[in-house]
Amino acid sequence: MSNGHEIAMAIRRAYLSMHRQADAILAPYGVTANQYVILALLAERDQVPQRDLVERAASDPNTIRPVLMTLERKGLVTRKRDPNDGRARCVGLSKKGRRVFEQLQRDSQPFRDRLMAALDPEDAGSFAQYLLQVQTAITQRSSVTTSVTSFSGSSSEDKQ
Amino acid sequence: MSNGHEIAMAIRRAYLSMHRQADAILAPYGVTANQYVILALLAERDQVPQRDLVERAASDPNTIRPVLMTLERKGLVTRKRDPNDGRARCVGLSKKGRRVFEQLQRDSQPFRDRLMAALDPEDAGSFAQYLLQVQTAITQRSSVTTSVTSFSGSSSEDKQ
DNA sequence: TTTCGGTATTACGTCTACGTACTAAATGCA
DNA sequence: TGCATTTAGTACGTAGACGTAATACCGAAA
Repeated sequence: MSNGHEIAMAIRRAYLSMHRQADAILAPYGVTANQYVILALLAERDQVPQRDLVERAASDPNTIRPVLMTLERKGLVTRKRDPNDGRARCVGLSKKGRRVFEQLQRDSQPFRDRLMAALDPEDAGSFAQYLLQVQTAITQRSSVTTSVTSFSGSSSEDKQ
Repeated sequence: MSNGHEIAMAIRRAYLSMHRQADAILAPYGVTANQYVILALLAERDQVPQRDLVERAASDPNTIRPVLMTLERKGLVTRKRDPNDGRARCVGLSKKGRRVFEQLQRDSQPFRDRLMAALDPEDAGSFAQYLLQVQTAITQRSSVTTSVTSFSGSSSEDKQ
């Protein structure tokens, strides 16, 4: 009984629960889960444009920017201008940023261990693969533009 | 190479992509993905307290409330007081709400079909099962309360 | 080189997501 | 019965997520 709706709801519940828990674990350090994600991406590869982080996080420029600005204000991240491209930023981890991230990573390891404990080790790979396939399949551009009526209005008809 | 971090990131990317796409598909109807989720839960079982929706969505009372108020303003949802419990609300779908949900459900079916097409049908069940196990494992209450120093401040040390 | 489409970022507004704190009602139990 | 504890919902504040639109800049074609 796993139709599309059930799968979607399961992804949603898993993500929300995970995100909430991660936020709680990181809160004592004054860092949010989203900020941690950005730090992790930068620790993996930095001196990149914001666009690169947007892609790697499957996120959005408008979401990434304020997070980066917060991290910059905390002194964890640098956002230099790219000398080779006047439009772009060159985002990097500061020394402090790297040090902080490494501690966060250490201290949050039990969290990831708990996550992994929920999975059969030999299935973790295909589980991740499925998640990627879902992401890819869903991200397809649908060009169907049927005209519909919006329900946004607070019409008074049909009270019950 | 699927460690805890990779799994977490994969869940995150899948969810964000899915949510964004769902929002785009529902936007012409003036309904958000979150609102759709609530409508779907109510279509499945309504005349329930808000708490019930919070649990079924693995969400939070503070998140559910404004969504319900928006849906109520649109005339899709009713929030009567529970006569048997002065604290509780009794949330239900209005006739219009049910009708609207049924149309949204129909028109968004291609979206869920695309999602399912990414999965081997015989693995969909275990995929959903894994998502649930992740959610359950992660939701455990951790009682470790180590004292840590917050990095929140914008200290000027360690500039790079 | 000039123009023009594509690109990186930013500005702004709306809708979550959720912690903390508070109220009031319900409930357990002495 | 009387009060402490739990529970449903709410108020408020911060941080995200993302659409739309604007700006500056890049690169390629004419």
